[in-house]
Amino acid sequence: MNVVMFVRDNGGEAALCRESLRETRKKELKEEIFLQALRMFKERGYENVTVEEITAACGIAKGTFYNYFPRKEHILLHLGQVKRALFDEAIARYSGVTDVRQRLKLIFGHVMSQSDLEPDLMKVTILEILRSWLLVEQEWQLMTEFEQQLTPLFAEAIAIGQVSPRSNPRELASVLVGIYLHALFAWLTKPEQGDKVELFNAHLDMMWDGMKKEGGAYGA
Amino acid sequence: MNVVMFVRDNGGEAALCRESLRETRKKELKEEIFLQALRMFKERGYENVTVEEITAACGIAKGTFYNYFPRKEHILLHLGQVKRALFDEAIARYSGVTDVRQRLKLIFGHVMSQSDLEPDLMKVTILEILRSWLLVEQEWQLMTEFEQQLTPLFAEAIAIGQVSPRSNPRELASVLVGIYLHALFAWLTKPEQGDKVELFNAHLDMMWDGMKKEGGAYGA
DNA sequence: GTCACTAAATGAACGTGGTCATGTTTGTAA
DNA sequence: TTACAAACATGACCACGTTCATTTAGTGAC
Repeated sequence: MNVVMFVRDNGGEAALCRESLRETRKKELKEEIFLQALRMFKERGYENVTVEEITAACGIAKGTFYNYFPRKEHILLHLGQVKRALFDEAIARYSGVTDVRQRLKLIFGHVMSQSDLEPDLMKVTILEILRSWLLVEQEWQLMTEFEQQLTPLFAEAIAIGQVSPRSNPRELASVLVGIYLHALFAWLTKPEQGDKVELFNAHLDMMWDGMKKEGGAYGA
Repeated sequence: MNVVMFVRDNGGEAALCRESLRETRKKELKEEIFLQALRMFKERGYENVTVEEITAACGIAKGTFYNYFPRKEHILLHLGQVKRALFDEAIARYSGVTDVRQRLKLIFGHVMSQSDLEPDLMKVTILEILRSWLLVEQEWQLMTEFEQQLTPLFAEAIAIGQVSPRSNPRELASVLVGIYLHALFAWLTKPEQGDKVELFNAHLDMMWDGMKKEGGAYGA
């Protein structure tokens, strides 16, 4: 039997607040499982790492994994949460940029350049995020949250006259998320064709200016 | 042991061309497996139907399934091929429509309204198509083919001055596929918010005209 | 310390997708 | 007819994700 006591550096707290020994152990073990799994996924690929190997690396039994993550793929969804945090951060950081198109480029550039997984791990992560978006009924969903966070930004852009008022902010946000997703997909399938941030920027420009040939010479 | 001889109505051909007996049998059994599987997926959902149940319904052994489809999910990819055929058909059918934006609406409208699966089956199918796009190295890929088929259409649109020449046709096609995918996703996650064809049309218009506020009153 | 209570850990067992060694059928050629 | 090879079918078997009845151990009351 494996005996692993994660006493760590917070033993003092245990005496202070009730349940803390159990609860901190719980949080720490979840993090431990997550980190070990991530490390192994990076080294050998998601499909090639078994739950049993992850638990062995943590010194726990196979069944224990499922006390912390309902499914193997929830490790990847947990990763998605990191992206969400980055998104929040970026929106706050660039809220002062007055040109909305530029602000969007900065926001997405931040999200894309920070969370740099290996492309292969990124692929399975995105697929799992999409799968849970489509197949799992749940209160929150990463994609929906992205939309919700972008909506006020478009409302503002319409209000200050940088975006045409003919579409509603929510729909604009939704389409932009689509552009983002597709740029990611396009880059993941052909990474040799340039940087993913530049690809997204190009698609955003296309979206912003429109495809149609404008009358006469078209502006900037 | 199950003895199932699919002699069918083409026994005559067998005498005519060599190998035909074997080959037609092969095609027919593949089709039989496909149809039985599809029926069961529709009735009970993809995840709730086992390969063994499919083969039992066809009167064959489990292992035989894998002589016809390398994986369970290839049933769904086979479904994707139907969509591809629809796409070909639609491009040919509407090649005479001179307004390119209108033509695109007709093409995608055709594809979307014809292949009407239950949304749930559509979800797993799209996810498998995306998974194979991202994870399987293969010569052809549905998404890539869509792009390739749309590219000359955009080249033409640029040539006749309906689309701004500032982007290249391939990139325009790529972005349009993204719009299509995202419209599908948006509809699948919230089907109550209207028809999927109208949703795509709205997004196409947005893409075509652009988001930005144009100087003065914006045209048609 | 002891006891009852409960959260957490455990690993055997299960279900299912996928493999493989083996057996069988079919087409071909002597 | 017979011999042979290739295609095809078979189901026991395996690997891995997931479940669950049982055991272990933290906790609070006395």
